[in-house]
Amino acid sequence: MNKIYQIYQILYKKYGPQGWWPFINYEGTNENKQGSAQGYHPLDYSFPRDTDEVFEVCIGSILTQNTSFASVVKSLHALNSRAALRPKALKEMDPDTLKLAIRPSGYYNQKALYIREFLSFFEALDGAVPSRKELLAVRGIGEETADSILLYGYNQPEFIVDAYTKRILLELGMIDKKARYRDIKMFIQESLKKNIKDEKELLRVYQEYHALLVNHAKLFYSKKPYAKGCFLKEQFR
DNA sequence: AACCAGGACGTGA
DNA sequence: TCACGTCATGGT
Repeated sequence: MNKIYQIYQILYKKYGPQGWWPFINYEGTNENKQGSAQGYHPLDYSFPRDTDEVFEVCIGSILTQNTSFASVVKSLHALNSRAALRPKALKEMDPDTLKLAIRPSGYYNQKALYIREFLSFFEALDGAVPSRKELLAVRGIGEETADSILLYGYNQPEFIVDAYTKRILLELGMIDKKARYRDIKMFIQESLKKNIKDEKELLRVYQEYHALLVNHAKLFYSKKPYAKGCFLKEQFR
């Protein structure tokens, strides 16, 4: 068993199933979940349950760029209260109203543009699963956002590498500080593939692992100096 | 009152 | 490719 998989086991045992992605209209979703051991919809992998929920993951993924998810939830509720958390309705919303609704998430001018660009792309898909390459061609969708959409919106086995992931692995001495997104992603994916042969299981691990890393990072890697009290670091260095 | 948050993009070396 | 500035609100 390699280190990457060991860390997963430890985090899962510690925090339990996280049940990402959070959906604002799902009763089990705890919006105030913050570094807790409580998941959003733990062990329920039936998500997203319809096209609107796929869309919600996409919009949420764009809005959460360099922004806390608590702020994103406000924006999603603002859209939802206007019945605009659906492609058709959102497309009919005028730009200024959209900006106002997503204002809590910051960068509202950019993100409003990104969302409008994504809308056209999403409608053209007509229910099909987008390729990673296609997603990356959409303005405002970079590697992390693309992987977020694919992993949680379309149940595709694409591991998400975010700032927390880099920070934790760097602190544990497992990656170089100059490591690129691709490098880290492949390192993690290849490590997990060596231990997990079942594709369905691999997908769930990708989904849970990223959620676990975020949860863990919120507890030990938010404020500098990082890793104070981190039990992973005590065990792996 | 700085500092950070579940990044992406444009620009000039 | 790479380093850096810009985008912005809200919580601690």
